[in-house]
Amino acid sequence: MANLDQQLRFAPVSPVRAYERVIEQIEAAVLDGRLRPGEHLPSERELMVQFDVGRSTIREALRVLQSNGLVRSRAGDPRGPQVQPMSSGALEKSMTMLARASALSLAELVQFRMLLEGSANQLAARLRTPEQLAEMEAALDVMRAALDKGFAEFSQADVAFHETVAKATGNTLIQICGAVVRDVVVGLIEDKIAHASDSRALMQTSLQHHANVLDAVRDGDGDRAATLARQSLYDYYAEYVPEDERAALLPLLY
Amino acid sequence: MANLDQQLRFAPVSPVRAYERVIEQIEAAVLDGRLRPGEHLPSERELMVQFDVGRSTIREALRVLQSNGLVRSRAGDPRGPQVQPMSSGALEKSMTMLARASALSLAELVQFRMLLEGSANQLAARLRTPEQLAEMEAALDVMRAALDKGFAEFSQADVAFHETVAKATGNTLIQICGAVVRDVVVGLIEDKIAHASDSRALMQTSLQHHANVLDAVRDGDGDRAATLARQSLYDYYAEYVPEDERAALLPLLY
DNA sequence: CCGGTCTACTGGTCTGACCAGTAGACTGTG
DNA sequence: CACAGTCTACTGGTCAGACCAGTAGACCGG
Repeated sequence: MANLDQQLRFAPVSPVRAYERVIEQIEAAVLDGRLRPGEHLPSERELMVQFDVGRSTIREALRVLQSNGLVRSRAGDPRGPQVQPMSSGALEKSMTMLARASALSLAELVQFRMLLEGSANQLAARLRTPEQLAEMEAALDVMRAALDKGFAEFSQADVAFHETVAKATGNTLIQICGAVVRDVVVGLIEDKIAHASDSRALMQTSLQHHANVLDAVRDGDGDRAATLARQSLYDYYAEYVPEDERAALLPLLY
Repeated sequence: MANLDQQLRFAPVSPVRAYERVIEQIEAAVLDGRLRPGEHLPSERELMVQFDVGRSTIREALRVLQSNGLVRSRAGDPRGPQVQPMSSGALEKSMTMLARASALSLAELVQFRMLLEGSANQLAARLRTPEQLAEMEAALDVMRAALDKGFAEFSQADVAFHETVAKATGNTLIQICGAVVRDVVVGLIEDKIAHASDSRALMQTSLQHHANVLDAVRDGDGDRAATLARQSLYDYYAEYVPEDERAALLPLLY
């Protein structure tokens, strides 16, 4: 009996549905590069012959693949469903869902963003090319110009600046994850800041912080850039994080 | 004309499919808490009456919701599709897809992992509970014991150790992203290390590095833990990263 | 060269059918 | 009374066939 409990445990068995095996095959073909973005799958009626299943099975598989961003169907297109370029849309959607269902706290999101942006600036400070530095300067100028155009414009310019930094790291994952968590956080907070009475003062402060970070990046001082970036995020978002969760953010500051 | 170019741009219009509106409604009900995890939706045949659409439409909607982890259908269950507890499964899946599909170089993956694990250890050093520290000690013991059981066992114990650290940060995103990128990197490298002539020496070194990191965590020294963790990853993986890309990893070390 | 029309497809949706699986009520038995 | 088996009324998974609206590309007339 001890034998059974320790070694011979069985896992619950679940039937493999037909549409799942269709998904598997198409997914594999896309991931292996046998199907490249832009290319087209055969039409549903053709697929149902190849897979030897009914059309509804094919359609259910395509719906799932579509919801995962791998494929897109356009009614009437004689070329069939199109393989989509890799995108972080699905990632962003599921993260937003988790955040909305409060399975992800704002504290976690901000903490993760501090971590990412901090390291991104650290890398950017050391790896940036002169052209990339110029782009960052330009992005900061746009932010400065947006000061008088309202919060929405400013926030957009803010995001653009961070994206420029992320790009300068040369790391795709940093860019993608950064963009996703940035969008989610901004989406959660935006309203509150926009309606703050002193939103202009907040923008002013934020602008100064970004300028300081950029200075560090210009000097190639990675550690300073990272620290300033994290501090800047903390100052910007801390008040929206419940007090008892704020402690978790501090270890990233000093 | 300038007017048209700057202001009056129209966005492409896309028809809203019936199944999409079904998804919207159910999704909203789940996110608003009107449908709680564990509860059941009406049967497909009942839903098709309520939404006034055909069953195939209902099914396509349910397939998407199921693929997003919101709902699960079991054939034959008279209670209908069940609302699932919130899970990060979908996030993890889309993340893995991106990591696998987007032609990421090993350098990028290792860099991202250095970044994540570094910060994870930094946070863990400051936020860990005594129980979590004990878990890490235990995980290290398992690694030590696995030294003689071959590389596969050791690698598994290695991963388990990192997972313990990630858990101690208390941050879901760190855990998920860490797990994903860890799996991808390990999957890419495993073979090469396993067949290395001096694989035992590598394991020995790795074990020592982990012990050092754990010392720093035990001392609550976040910066040291982070630095050691990053250095350890670098030493472990650098030789598999093409030389000309290795430079991108250095800014994270000092 | 270009706006229309035509055509042969496409995907989106509905209907109706069959099967295998499941829960819960029912049954007969000890 | 407890309980293994059976029954029943559903469920979801799958298929076949139909219809409509939408699209690309060929074709046509100016």
